[in-house]
Amino acid sequence: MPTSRSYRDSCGIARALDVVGERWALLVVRELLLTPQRFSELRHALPHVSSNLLSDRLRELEHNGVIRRVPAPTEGHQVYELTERGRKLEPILRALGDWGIDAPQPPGPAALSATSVLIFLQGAARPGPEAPPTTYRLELDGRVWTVILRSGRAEVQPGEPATADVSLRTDPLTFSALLTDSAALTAARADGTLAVAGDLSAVDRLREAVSGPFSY
Amino acid sequence: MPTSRSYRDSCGIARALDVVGERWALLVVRELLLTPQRFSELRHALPHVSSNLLSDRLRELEHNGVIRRVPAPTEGHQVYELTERGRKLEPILRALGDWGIDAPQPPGPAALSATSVLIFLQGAARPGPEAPPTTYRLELDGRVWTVILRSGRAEVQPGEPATADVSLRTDPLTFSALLTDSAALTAARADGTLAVAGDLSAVDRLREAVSGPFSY
DNA sequence: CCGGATCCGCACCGATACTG
DNA sequence: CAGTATCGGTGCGGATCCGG
Repeated sequence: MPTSRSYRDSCGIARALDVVGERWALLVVRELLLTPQRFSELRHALPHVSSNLLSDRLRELEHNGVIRRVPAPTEGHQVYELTERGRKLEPILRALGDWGIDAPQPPGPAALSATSVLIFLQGAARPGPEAPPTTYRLELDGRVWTVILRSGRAEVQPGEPATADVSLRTDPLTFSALLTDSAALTAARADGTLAVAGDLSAVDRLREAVSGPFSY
Repeated sequence: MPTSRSYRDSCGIARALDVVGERWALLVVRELLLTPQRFSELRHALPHVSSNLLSDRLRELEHNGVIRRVPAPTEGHQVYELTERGRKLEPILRALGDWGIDAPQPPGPAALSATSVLIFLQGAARPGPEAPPTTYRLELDGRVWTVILRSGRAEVQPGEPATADVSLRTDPLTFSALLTDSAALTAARADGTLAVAGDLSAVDRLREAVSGPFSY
C-alpha cells in the first residue's frame, strides 16, 4: 500500500516534499531523466530498493503526476516515463547532485547506474568548442547510448548512433573510472571489463572534457 | 539516536539525499535560511515534528556539516545556523519550493512559518524598479523582520529597521493572505489578527509587487 | 524471466510524558 | 527552555512467492 503522510505545511518546499520527499522517490525520477525505463531496468539501476517499495513509489509518483506508465512502442511490455511536470525536476536534481558531489562516499560497495554516470558526464563535460565533434557508441548494462561531444558540451541520447568514432562496452563503474583516471583505459581492457573498438584517443578526449581546463 | 542509513549509491544525488534526504531535514534547513534560530523557535515553526526527532535531525545535520550550533551573541542560550555548505542548499530549496507551489495543498489545517512566507515574498516580489523604496517593520510570531522593497526586489532581514514606512504585527498565515487578497487587509484588521501603523497603502504595494505585472 | 505481490522483522517515526 | 525517555505504529529492507 502506497504511503500517504504529509508535512501538513503550506510552504511550497514542504508540498514538494510531500510528493517527492519519500525515500527513493527522487532516485526513481533520476533514473527516468534520460529515457523511459521498465520495471526491471529500474530494479537493476537501484539494486538496494525492494521490489514492493519500488512498486509503491511508482504508483505514488504516477498518482501525483510526476511519472506515467505507457506501453512500449514496439514491444508488449510497458515503461515508466516522466511527465512534463516530472521533467521540471531535472534542474533541481542536477543542482542537488552537484551539492552531493562534495559529500562523503558511502562506506562499502556502492551502486552506480548508467543514468547516473551519463548525467554526470552531461553536466561536467566541457569539450573545447573548437574541437571536431566526436560520436561515441556506449553500451552500458546492455543498453546502448549515443554520446556526442559537440559545440562545447556533451549530448547524451538513448539508442544507437548513426555512425560512431568509437564504441565502448563496459559497466557504469568502469566507465566512470575512465572519465577521471587516465590509466583506467588500459587496465580495464586488460581485465576484460571494457571492450573498445575504433578511435582509442577519443576516450582520452572524453576524460579531458570532464576534467580539463574548460570544466570551470 | 540519530538515523544512519544510506542509499549506498555513488551518484551525487544519492549522496546528497544521504545527508538531507531524511524526513524533516530539508525543512529544518529552510527554517534557517533567513536567520539562525533556537530550538523552541524551530519547534514553533515546524509544529508537527516531534521534539526527539527534531533533536536527532539537528544532531545529524550538525554532524554532516550542514548546520552548526553557536552560542547566541547577547544571551545565554544557543542557536542553530547554516554553515557555508548548508547555505549552498538555498537555490535548491527555492527551486523545490517553486516546483511545489503547483502541488495540491495538504488537506486539513496546514502550518505556515514566518520563514516560509518571507522566502516566498523574497522570491516572488518584483516591485517596479522606478518605485520609491519602501521599508516595512514586520512582527511575525513575536519576531521582528525588516522588509525593504527596493530596486526591483524585496530584501528581507531579521531585526528592527532603522525607520519604517509601515509597521505590521500579525501571524504568518494572515500575512500570507495580505499578499494575495486585496480584501484581506480590512478583514484582518477588523477581527484583530492584524495590527497596522503607518502608511496603509504600502501594504497594497506589497501585494502588487507579488502579484503584479512585474512578477513574470 | 518479467512484473510485480505477500510476508515479516526492524528501524524509523510520531505522540506524549518527563527532566535538568 | 532545551532537550531526553518511552512506547506504539508503520514505513522500510530483505526475502520469498506467484501469474503470465
